[in-house]
Amino acid sequence: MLSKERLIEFSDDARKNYLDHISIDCVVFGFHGGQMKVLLLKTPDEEKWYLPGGFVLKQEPIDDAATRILQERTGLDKIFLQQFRVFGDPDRSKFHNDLYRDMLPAGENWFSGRFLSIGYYALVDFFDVNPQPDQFSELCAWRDLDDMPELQLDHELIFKSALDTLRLQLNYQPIGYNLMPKDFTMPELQKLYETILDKKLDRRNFQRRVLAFGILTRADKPRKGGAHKAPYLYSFDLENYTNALTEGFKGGW
Amino acid sequence: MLSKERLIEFSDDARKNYLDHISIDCVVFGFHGGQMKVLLLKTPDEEKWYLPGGFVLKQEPIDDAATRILQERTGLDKIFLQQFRVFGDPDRSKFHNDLYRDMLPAGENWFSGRFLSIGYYALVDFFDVNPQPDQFSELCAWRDLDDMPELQLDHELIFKSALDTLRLQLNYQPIGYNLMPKDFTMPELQKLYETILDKKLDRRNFQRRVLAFGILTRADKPRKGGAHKAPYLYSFDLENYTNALTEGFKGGW
DNA sequence: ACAAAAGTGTTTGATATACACCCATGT
DNA sequence: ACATGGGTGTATATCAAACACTTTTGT
Repeated sequence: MLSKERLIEFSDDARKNYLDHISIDCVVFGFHGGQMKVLLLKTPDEEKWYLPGGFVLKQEPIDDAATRILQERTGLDKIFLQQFRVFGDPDRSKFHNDLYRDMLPAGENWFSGRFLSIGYYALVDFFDVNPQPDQFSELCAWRDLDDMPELQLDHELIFKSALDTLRLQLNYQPIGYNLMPKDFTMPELQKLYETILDKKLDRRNFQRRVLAFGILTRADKPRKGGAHKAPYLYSFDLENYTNALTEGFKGGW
Repeated sequence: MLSKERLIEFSDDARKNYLDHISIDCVVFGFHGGQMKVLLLKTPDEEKWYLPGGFVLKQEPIDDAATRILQERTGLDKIFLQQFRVFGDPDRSKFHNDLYRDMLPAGENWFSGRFLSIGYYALVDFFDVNPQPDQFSELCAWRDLDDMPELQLDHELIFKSALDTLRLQLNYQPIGYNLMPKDFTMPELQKLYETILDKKLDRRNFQRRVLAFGILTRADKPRKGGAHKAPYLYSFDLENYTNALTEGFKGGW
């Protein structure tokens, strides 16, 4: 929650620069330590969590806006982003409206009234991200998919909707390039799929199938140093990968 | 194109009732005579075609807005509608802006500036539709999918995007209930699939597959009167159909 | 030497594809 | 009787699922 002064300041600024009544909310997925993670923000003091989001500059394409917003939160400049749905329930802005109603007359408060939010989901490499809080938050941090706090506004819905979309995507698109480090082992990749799907997969069948996509190249040398048999390293064949992205493939897990 | 008077009138009205800078565009698919059809509007005089669309009332959920808009164009009150993408290129509104720039100062013209458009696609029963032009058009009519006129604005893109989405949907959802009449024959249903996919399918395999979905019931009596062997009539088992809609199924054509 | 992780292969069942024959009806 | 559209069945290839054994490596 902003102070009255900050709210006035922000409102003036926003009115000049942003499209009214439009916001963007992003569900940023990362993967680390065998866990799927989501990037969240927390308000100062209170334990109120929400999704990274922002607004659209008056002359900015919406995809650019989403990219810019996530740049600010993560430091990344190449982000795999996918628009997945608009959230346009008139009640969804109730939170902001209640919050600031007594502080500033609606005419002066840029947050007053109704906001439509465009939902994006992003897949990013956990290690490349340098989480930065925004002006409304004190903390920007990864949270495990299976240890999510309650989210403000309709962000719970937006998050679930993003996850559903991601699971669906998995059926007809390659996914992983944006989530995995450059080199990775087959069990690591499998873990990613298992986490997204929340389901165990057969090691051998997984390998056969994912190799059949033709989007992986195996390195000559296996990874050293593990406590057991050295696994092979793989990396994505970017040409085939992007090809598969546009072409799509059947499938179904 | 509106006259200056109509534009002023509309602008005043719109400012009162609609969300600013947001529009909805709908791609309405119908099926008749073995042809996939799209519902289009034509401006008076000029041969300018565009998609049915409209705006969102200030307190209206966006899905309701899309439903209302299509009610006005088709007379239908139960419509299968699916939001599929937001079109938010800042240049997409250039058309309107150029059109009315000299007629009215931007401050008075509600169409001035940038519009985001939420794309919906709809599947409707051809025979139930009673096409009604809107206030900007003189004609509302079905056009064959393979005989589409050039569309205004970015409606070409919106249309293509809707068609792509529909083709994708076909892979994991039942489609047809909203497009076919209550009773239909297997060859008729096959024609629908072939039209959507723009691809010939094997008669026998199609039948086996679509029956395996378990969403069809065969009537006892075949249709009479045809010039050849009487085909069986089928209808959708609504319970299983809606079930499959939410559950989804694998597939791939 | 053994436990734990990772590599690889085979068998079986299901599903997709391709294809051919029979039946009903109007002319 | 025949042309046309429509119903049905079967053989084959392809793919998914289930499952077991061997290799490597650190302790």
